Amino acid sequence: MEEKASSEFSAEAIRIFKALSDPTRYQMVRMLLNCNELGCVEFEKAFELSKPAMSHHYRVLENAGLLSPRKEGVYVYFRLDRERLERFLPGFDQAHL
Amino acid sequence: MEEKASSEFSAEAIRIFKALSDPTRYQMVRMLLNCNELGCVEFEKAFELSKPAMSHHYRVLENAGLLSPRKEGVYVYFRLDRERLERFLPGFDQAHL
DNA sequence: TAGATAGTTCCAAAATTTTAGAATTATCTA
DNA sequence: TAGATAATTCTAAAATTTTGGAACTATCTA
Repeated sequence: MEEKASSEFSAEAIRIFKALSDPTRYQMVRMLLNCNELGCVEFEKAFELSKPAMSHHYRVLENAGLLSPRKEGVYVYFRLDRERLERFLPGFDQAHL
Repeated sequence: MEEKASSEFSAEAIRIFKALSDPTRYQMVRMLLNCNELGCVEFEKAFELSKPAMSHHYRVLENAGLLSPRKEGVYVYFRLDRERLERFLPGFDQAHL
């Protein structure tokens, strides 16, 4: 098992908390728990935000290491890093909501 | 077991994530994991922030339901709601950091 | 190749959060 | 009761985050 410096872990945890402290991003992650992957088109349909705003949220979640993008032609799809989510927030996927 | 509406649970979770997304507050909670309770005096010693700033952080953590205050004369001490922490962030107390 | 569409980047405005000085409240003690 | 100290509240400034229009890049297709 990889070890990691304490403060480094904290910084990662804080970045994850910050990522999930926004209602839009929180909901995005929740949506991804129910399926394998989701595309920008679906996210943009779910939230009434501009493309640049959505793009910003993708990046925050990516920087937190929670989402990874897959390009398919002109479309982008996102997948949840469930292992990482489970490592930092065990049980988050089961939370009744 | 008390049931709670989905969106209500989300709102609570988001408030907790927001509370822990600030380095000072994150560290405050971490400190409280190691002891029964801590006073403002100790917190003010640990962080180089003004009293009003610290007071603000106490309130955010209280509003998230993570801290509860105990007054003893002119001093205030805070205690962690470990049960609540465990409910929303299971394993947070064991995270190696 | 030209046109259309998906998504990002750049930029600045709006909104929110963090911070601290000043004033206030509450409690202890001499 | 007067003075001292702990903490909160009020207020406004500083910093950060969220948002969207405009311009740009990349890819598909007619």
